[in-house]
Amino acid sequence: MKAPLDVLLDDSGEDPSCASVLKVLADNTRLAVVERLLNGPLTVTEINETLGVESTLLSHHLKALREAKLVTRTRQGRYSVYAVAPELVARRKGRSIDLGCCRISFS
Amino acid sequence: MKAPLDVLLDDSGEDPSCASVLKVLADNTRLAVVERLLNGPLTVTEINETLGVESTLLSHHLKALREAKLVTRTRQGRYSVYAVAPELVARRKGRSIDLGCCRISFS
DNA sequence: CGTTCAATTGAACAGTCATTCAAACATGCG
DNA sequence: CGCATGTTTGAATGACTGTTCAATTGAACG
Repeated sequence: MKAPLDVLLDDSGEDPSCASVLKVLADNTRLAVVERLLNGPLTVTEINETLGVESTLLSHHLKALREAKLVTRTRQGRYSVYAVAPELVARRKGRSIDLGCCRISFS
Repeated sequence: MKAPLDVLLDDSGEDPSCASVLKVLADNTRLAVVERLLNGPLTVTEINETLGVESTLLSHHLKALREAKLVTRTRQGRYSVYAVAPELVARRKGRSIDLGCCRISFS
């Protein structure tokens, strides 16, 4: 059976459910990462300066966010730079992301 | 240890995290329930007319939504009437709920 | 009262998740 | 090259979740 958090990784072309995307966001660490990235791209180390979790754990969470297409990764030298996926950034309002099924705005 | 979905049930007076509320919402059935309730209060049977899940399963999901204070229940005769928690209904915009930590708008 | 309808509860199970550990990879520099 | 830094991966584990089943509650009605 398919794990919910893997939904966006499959190649079946299915439309991922709103709930499956929310599931990825519904985690304290991952939510904190996304909120920080709303202020601009950051390296893993920079993200962790304000989070302070085991770097290997953060990497797992970043992978989940990547697979859900919520963030993008670009490599720069030995650093990985993460950013909120550009197609999700809602226009006009600064701190909100558009998931298609729904939009989430942060205060 | 405390289960995340029970966070809002505790009596410790802790501020429930945004992620813990999102976790309750991050389920296809529960999300569908909330979306239907955004059009107005419904009985359990009415909710299930458009969902078609085992009534006992729906009851479990409704309990989770209640414990997260996302919906309210009022008993009318032998029916239970559910509604989106009034304090969550964002003013102005019709189909959106304000979780405090963030606001979710449906299309 | 006994029955029916509407909804809830608790226990149990299988599947999924977050976290940890050990190991590996990639890049830059001496 | 060899080493340090930054990041990722895979396996393992314990906890949590969604679902099902059997049993129960509460209210209306004959």
